[in-house]
Amino acid sequence: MMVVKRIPEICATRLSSYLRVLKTLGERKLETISSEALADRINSNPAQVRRDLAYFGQFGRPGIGYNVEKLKGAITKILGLDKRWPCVLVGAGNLGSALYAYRNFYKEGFEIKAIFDNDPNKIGKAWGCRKIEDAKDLSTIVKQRKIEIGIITVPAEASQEVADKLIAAGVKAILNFAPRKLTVPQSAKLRNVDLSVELENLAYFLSKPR
Amino acid sequence: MMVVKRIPEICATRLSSYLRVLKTLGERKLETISSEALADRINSNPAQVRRDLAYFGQFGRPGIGYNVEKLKGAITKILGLDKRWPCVLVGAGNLGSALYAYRNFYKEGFEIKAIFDNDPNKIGKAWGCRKIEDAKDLSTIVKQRKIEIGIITVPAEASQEVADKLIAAGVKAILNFAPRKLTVPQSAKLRNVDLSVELENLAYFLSKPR
DNA sequence: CAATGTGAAGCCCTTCACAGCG
DNA sequence: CGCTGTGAAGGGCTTCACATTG
Repeated sequence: MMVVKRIPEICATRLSSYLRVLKTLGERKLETISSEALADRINSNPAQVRRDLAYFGQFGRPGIGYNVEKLKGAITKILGLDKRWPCVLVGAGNLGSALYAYRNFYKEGFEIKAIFDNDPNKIGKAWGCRKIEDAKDLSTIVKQRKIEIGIITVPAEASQEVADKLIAAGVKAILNFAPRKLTVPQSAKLRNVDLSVELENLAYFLSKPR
Repeated sequence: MMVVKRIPEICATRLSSYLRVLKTLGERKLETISSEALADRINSNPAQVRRDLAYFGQFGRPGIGYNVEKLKGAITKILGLDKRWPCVLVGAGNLGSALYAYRNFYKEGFEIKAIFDNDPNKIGKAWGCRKIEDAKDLSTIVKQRKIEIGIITVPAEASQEVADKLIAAGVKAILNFAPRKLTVPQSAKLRNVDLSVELENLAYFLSKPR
């Protein structure tokens, strides 16, 4: 029987960082990289790097290190970045606009295939070549365009309702920027980016007696 | 001799969430709240809540729970939110603009006292009643306005240089949105918000064999 | 009797340390 | 001899469980 070791949640986050390092490395013609060199670049340590990679297979060679190209390919596959992901943005405010304009998302395979709002003044307006659509059509359109990832940038009050609609429409993963704890089914993945909490954390640090 | 228990880093993050719950509670006239009720609101558990609060003192009463107003005040103080924090925004792009417009920051005590960019086309332009200033004046202005918190929304390539300038100007805490691991002195606090990593995490979840 | 505060246990992630491979 | 992969140790956060309090 195959024993599956539980993989820490954080591990995927670090894989993203490793991948980014490997990508910026491409310019210099390094053939291989050691766990130590990789660790240095992201303020981690070699044991952590080796452990993280070992969860997914044996990518290195003792005495040599990791082949950069091979490792890049492996992590890309592990993270599911060898395909493009259709996303939907709900909430056409300032933050939504900034995210929509963020070119890196597109480069990394995330494509915003629909933008929704419920404000009549916004519906119909175009952002680049994409029109803001009416939130009441969310379900139909999300299904039609086979969208799998939802990004919520609406005010806190509306966020749970939006999440419910996204889930009902078949979205399985949500990135929530609204400052409220959302409830989603076990089967779905939810990540929160809470800007106030981030700033408050800095304030806490600065206030701590030291 | 006083024994100081080490307080988990994450704890402050949860305190922020507790505080937010308590604030939204104000409307109903609840006098007290139990650790269980508080936990339910943020998808945590009562033991965690009690432990978190106990790090900082005894705020509850056995058999009764926590007095809402008293607890609100206590957490506000612990997090250092009983004063206003002068902040600086470096990078007047889309994301910077969205953050600047985010009214909640101001409400919670974070005031953006300066906006910098190095693009001649942006310098001098006004966002609301504040002008974008030349990044080369950063040091002088940050010191003058006694700014303690820096928010970095420049492209990755420029981010480390900006961080260095902020630190040199006396900033002690940085919120970094650039997709690069920054290096700052031990004495300073750095938090990263990495939007690509967040999305990649969702992709990883969706790709996992299950 | 309800609910806190807290030792102690449990659990999970990180780090050590080394066998083994190239 | 350098460096990976990994069993085992370590460490820190979470959860249990209960004495204690109002």
